[in-house]
Amino acid sequence: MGPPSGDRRMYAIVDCNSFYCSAERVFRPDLWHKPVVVLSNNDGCVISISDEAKNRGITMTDPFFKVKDSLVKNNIKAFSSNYNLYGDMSKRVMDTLRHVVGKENVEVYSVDEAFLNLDHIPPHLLDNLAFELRSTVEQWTGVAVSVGIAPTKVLSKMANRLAKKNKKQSQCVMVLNTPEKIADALIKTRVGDIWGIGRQYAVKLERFAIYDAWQLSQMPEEWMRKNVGGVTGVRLLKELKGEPAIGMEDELDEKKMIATTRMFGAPVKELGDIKEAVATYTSRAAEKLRRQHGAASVISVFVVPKEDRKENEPFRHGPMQSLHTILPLATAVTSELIKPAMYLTEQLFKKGSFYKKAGVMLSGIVPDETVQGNLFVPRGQNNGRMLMSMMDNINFSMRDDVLKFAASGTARNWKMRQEYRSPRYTTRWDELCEVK
DNA sequence: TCTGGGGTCCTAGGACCC
DNA sequence: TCTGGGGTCCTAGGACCC
Repeated sequence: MGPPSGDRRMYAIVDCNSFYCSAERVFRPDLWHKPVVVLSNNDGCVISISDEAKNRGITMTDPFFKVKDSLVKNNIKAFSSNYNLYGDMSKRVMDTLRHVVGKENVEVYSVDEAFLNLDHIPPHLLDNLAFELRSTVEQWTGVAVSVGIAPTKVLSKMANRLAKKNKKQSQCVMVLNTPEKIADALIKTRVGDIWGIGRQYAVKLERFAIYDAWQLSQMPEEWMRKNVGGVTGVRLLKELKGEPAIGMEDELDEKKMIATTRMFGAPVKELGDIKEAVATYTSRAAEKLRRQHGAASVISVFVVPKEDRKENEPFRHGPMQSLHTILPLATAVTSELIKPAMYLTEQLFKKGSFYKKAGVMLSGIVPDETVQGNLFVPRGQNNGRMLMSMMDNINFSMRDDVLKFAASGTARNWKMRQEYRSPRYTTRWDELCEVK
């Protein structure tokens, strides 16, 4: 059910340009306008590239070891990812957006993107607002952004993408506020570039000879329901036609599932090492859980064995092996979660195998204060709570795992590589930017 | 040698109940 | 010879997103 006629909707999406690279360069004037890339955890592959690096032929998700030589040759600076820095820069960007349009009109969508509700902005002011958003964020935070504005979220993403594609001409801003502009944008967008159409559906649509967003927008609703993911496809169709079907989300950061997973620095074959890693991930997941005042009633552990690869086969992740336990009582106490996690790890482990990755998932999450009593568990088992919040506070302020459970170990043979990490300028006093 | 991590939503189908 | 129908709940898996 769309809004009644006469009711006008308008959404913006504000998206940081090459966010991780931009964040790295804010405190490094010597790298402004220079080619830069940021690597994933474990320095595995390239996950953010500046325009200058893109122009030298580097692409997203290139494995680092394959492009290392080319980076050196082209004088491209590589950083390991530094999530403390990105989290802090993200907060500054979001706070700026809240200041400009009011905090009730901002929905943080990811670390580097936010949807804005612009229903209340008079149509003739939309262009000005778009430029104001861009320049205010840039002045206050040093991060460049692109702005797309349109009557639906899907169309605003489309506008943003087109603005980014041609930055010189668009000045990183595109407003789709007439049927003509919308039609033009639809024609210029290939199906695979639509927000909500991934690889699988793109292939399928092209087999039906549907190549661009305009063609897709002309399909009947029932066809979409049958072929493009049921109700999801129907919503997408409406959005393409300019009828809002995806509204602003309330900002509750209560996750239904919390996961902590990592690749190992190198394949691991000792049960002890894997248990240390799983214990560490469990502690981390439990911290996230407590931060949202939740308690988990299901814990699952998974491992991914290192696969034998045949020459010339395209890379793929091996199948993951997982087991879960339903806890007798939902908990957020690390030690109560580590115990079943250790047991599950032992069950999964096969002697002689090499593993390259492990992870922990917490689900069945309920609010901590409504944890129901269980007749079969003795009372007074909540004694871990105080200790937990103390550990969280210390760990938060120090930003490194100063306090750990013994199970997490100290050897850390499994720890990931991070050879190129920048200092944590904004969150650690001893790594503040030096001004000469 | 070496290819990230953390989420959400939806659907189909099985188990189970009356 | 004949072998129901409808509802709910749960889980696995597929698709997507950044």
